[in-house]
Amino acid sequence: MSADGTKTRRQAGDGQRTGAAPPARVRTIKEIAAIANVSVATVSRALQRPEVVSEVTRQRIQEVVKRLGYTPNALARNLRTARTRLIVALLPDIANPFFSEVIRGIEQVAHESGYSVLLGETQSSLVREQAYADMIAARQADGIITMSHRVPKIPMPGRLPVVNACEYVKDKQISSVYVDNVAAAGAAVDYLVMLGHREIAFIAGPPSSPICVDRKQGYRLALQRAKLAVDPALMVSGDFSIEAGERAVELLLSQGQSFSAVFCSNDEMAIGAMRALSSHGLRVPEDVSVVGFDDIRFARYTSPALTTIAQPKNALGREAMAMLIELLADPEVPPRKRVLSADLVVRGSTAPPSPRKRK
Amino acid sequence: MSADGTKTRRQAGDGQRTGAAPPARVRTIKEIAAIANVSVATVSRALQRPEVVSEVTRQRIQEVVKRLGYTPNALARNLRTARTRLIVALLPDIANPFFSEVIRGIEQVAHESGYSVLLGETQSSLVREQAYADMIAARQADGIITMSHRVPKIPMPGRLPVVNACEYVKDKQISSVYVDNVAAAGAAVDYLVMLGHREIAFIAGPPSSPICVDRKQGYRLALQRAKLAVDPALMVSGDFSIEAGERAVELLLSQGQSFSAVFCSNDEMAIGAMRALSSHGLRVPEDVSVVGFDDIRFARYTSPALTTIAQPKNALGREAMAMLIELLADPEVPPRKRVLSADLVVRGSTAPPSPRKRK
DNA sequence: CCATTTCATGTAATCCATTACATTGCGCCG
DNA sequence: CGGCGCAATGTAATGGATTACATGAAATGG
Repeated sequence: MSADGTKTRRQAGDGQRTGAAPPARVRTIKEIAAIANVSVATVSRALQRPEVVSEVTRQRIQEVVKRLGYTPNALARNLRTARTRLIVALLPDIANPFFSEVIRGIEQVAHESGYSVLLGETQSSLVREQAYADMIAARQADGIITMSHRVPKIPMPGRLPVVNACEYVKDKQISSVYVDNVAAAGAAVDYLVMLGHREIAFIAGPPSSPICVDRKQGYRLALQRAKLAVDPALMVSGDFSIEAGERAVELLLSQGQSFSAVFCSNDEMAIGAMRALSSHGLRVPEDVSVVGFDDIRFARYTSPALTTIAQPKNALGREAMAMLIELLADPEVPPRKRVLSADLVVRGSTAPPSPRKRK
Repeated sequence: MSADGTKTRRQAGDGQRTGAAPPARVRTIKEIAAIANVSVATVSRALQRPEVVSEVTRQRIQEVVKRLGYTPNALARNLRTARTRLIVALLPDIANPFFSEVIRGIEQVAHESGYSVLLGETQSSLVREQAYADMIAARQADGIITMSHRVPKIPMPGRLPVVNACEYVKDKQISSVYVDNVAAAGAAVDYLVMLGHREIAFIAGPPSSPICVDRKQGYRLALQRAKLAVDPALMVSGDFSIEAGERAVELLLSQGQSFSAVFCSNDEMAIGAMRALSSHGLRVPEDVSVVGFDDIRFARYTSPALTTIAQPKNALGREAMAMLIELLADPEVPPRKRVLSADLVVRGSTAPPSPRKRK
């Protein structure tokens, strides 16, 4: 048996469908051990910690592994070792380009530490969030980074292996990374005020999300700083979609509200807002200035290019993953809320209000 | 022991960090069995096929399960049953909004059949593709839908549980769903010809991708149908990014090429192209018409709105997942290449060429 | 009333790898 | 030369579920 040649006869791809399935099978460590004439322990060691196996044995085993195309069954290994080196990143909507760069940051750090990232799109649905979160309890993944404002319930004792990114929850036990939304929104509105705007509309995000509440608060505070009235009629809510931005502006216009600037809680709503404005014959920025939030990739390519708040997307992702890795390594590390800063990027969609009142 | 009360004292959340970890542990089926006073087999049955367990026993078990917050260890289960009900969707770039809707289609069908979808972003990197593909060989997932033109090598006998979506490979053994790119690209160019354009530039995608070759071929054939010369100087390659579209147009303009229309292999390059054109003082569509491919969500919101080829994104995803499920259920089903059709959507970025020659 | 199903449940094998502990052989030291 | 330590390997327990098969009790039938 050990006298077999070095040539391998390949059976794969014999497209024949003659009733019986081809005899090729998935290999187990046992078979490798038998063929390499060692015990399963030695095979396992040769693969896991090659340095403890003698040179000659290791080579023999590796040759067999390669020849038979053996891949260890990760389920068995993970069951035994109780770690998967997999983390799940939950995001509400992969269509939202804001998350792309956050994900990229997550993956960079994950990769550096030997973790793989699996993405779960939740569509903000509780059941989907829960389904992915259950993968933790079921031990299919080691941890979760969630980009929503809900922390899924994981039936698990002690500290949950969960980190919140871009959002945050009240729960002090959950570590989060996010930006100072109050300050960032304030900066956007301060800028509009500085340009001379006095009637600034606001398109808010879903009120269930703390960061949206913060952005609204930042807007309010900035108005107060400028001694401007906070007019509830100029505040409309949307769901972060382009269409919501359009609808919001439609609503303001149909109500005959007067405003020379609109601050939107994200870039997509800003794009919708610009669209609605121009379809009503209002020019941006000459008639109405528009400011977004996030600085998604397309923000640079709208016409005019969008003035917006740039979130440190990559850093948010990197930091979130770093925190999660830290937490997985030591469940005792105290939770923390890390706040990054977000800066205003001025592009073409903002200008001083035109002297002649529109309409 | 069985006389314990029904009240549960919750220990979770006692934020104290007094040295020792809290005693709460993860439960196993054994503990549940012991507490419910049955064998592990009965617990397993009560959870898997409740109908074979007597009413009273089932209720007792369920009560214990609930009270202790027991979640079966999926690793153990999957190891035993050799299925995970997880599939991995590989996509080159989650920042590309084209894929979002495809994913959505995949998830819809997956969900209907009890599968969960995990997303793997590959950045078109072979090693990342391979890393995710290895999850199949390692039994961490049941199958893969890949949206690239490469089929990862999976060391596995017989038919690979892989379906190709939006792209296709030569390998006859791999099922694919995609659109007729030759016809779709042809339709776009036919339309430009019909408008009266005679000098139509083309921005190609990466030549390594079969669908890009097809789109270029569709462009060529349409020109030939119209008895127009195929001018290699009007064909530029890009990598699907907005920036690539900009660079392509910059290149054409810097070479002094004359063209009244540009057909781009995807919408993002079309957005870049429009941007570059207008930054050179050329108006779209008055001076140059632009056509994209994909019909991503933002295509409707560029100004002017982008004329493009609409791929049936949701259907591509649904069909791909349906094929994969079929394949997982029966590895003997013959592979097939399913071709859907893609239709031209006319918006504002196209118009007849202006009578006076530009420049 | 005994034999035969049927139902509910238990026992133990199994999935496949990791790893603690045991064993073997060898070189080195006193 | 006996004993010790070390290196290389083997044996077997282990992780947590599923499930084939066995068992016992109750129901059914003749």
